Amino acid sequence: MLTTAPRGTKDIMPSDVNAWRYLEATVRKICAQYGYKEIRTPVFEHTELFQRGIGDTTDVVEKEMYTFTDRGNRSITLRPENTASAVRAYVEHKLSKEDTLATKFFYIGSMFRYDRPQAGRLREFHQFGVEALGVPGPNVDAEIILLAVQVLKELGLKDLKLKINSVGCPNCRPQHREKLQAFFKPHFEELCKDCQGRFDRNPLRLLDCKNPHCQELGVGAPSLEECLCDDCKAHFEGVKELLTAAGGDFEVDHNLGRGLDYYTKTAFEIQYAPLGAQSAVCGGGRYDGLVQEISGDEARPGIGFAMGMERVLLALESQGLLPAFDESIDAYIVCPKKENFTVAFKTGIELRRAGYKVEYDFFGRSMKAQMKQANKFQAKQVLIFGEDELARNAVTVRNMATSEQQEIAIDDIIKFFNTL
RNA sequence: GUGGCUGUGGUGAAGUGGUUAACACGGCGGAUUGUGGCUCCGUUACGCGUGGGUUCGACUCCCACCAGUCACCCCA
Repeated sequence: MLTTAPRGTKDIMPSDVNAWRYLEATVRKICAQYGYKEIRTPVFEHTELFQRGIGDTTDVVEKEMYTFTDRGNRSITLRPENTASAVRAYVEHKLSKEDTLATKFFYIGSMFRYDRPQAGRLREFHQFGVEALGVPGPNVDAEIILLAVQVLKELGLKDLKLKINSVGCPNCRPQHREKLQAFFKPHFEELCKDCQGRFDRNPLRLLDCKNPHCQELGVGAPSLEECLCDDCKAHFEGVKELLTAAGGDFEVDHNLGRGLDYYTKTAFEIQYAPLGAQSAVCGGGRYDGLVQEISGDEARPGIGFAMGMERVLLALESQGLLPAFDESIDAYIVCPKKENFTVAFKTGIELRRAGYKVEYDFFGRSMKAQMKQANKFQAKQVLIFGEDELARNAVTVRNMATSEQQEIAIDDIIKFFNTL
């Protein structure tokens, strides 16, 4: 075990890092365009924050959190998501008081959930997400959804499915809940085990059970849509209108639910079907009650989403959408005779100080081996510190693409590179 | 957390209850003296996820564990 990373974790090796940086750069660029500022919150928080924020009875809180007691006897939890932290920071730093504009955050970081690992589902995974606090209207909803879509489109992903729904608010959801329970009650015994558990906890979930019999039973069930209050209805219409106007391609799915308690009104999810069971690449929604839940003070509306970076990367990889990354170096130093290494080394360091990417052989291998290395490094130029040239205070510079060689005085090497 | 499948070197993999564990890629070395990419040659697992068991004998059979993976669940 000493030599194995813990279950559900993954090293991001140097060969993977370019893809990550590419994804992060794309995210940062688009967030800048949309006016979202980066926030970095702690990787762990007081357990209570998540219990209150996400909801005590959710799966995430009930069975997936990494919770421990620290040496000061505090109950601490590795964040399973970042919305609660962002909201906590928003409250703690009193941004609602000084920021009359909307507060718009984005974040990139590790999240932790104790789940059974699978491709696209790790115990430590990375999310990019955004949060917009303080805006009640449907315009931010649309903005945020379009931001998510744009990130994925910019990366080149096709065949994405954007699903939206309204999960109602504290005014109308309870009514729907009651109607649902009344509808399913006569058939309670017929429901699958999972659904029997959902019956009390989250009856909305009864509607998207994959068990065929449950689906049959669900036919004709009261939809949340028809129970929405006027405010929620108008809000949802507003979101749809703006999305349509902006050319957003979406599908209304009345059975789309969210597993975290804080969601209200708009809920959405972007799926990439080829990922199989872990096809949800992005999910989010409005959480108008969360700020108050956490602050115990004033209410502030909010909305956000999170995107699973591993999942996006899997999708990009499977579609061959990762760009080619330039790993070439400017110069490789070949030194056939060990006695001359000091000059070669010194020149190499000077070139690096001048800003060039330079490599050389650490092991005193044969010249042929060093040339092979130069090739593997994709060196543009090779500097050969041969005896003959050195006698003239010069080196041979070989252009690896054209195989042309010329002799350059050592003192002029940097000048020479500056002209390339 | 539930069920299924899988686990051979750096990588992709072939393989059988019983001598020295194919092959390919990669790595390293070499093919006349100081020169890469192509070609050719050599070399590269005292080991078959870990630990038990069955057996005269297991990498091949059984069990447990660990890990990966698929589906469920959940979610990003």
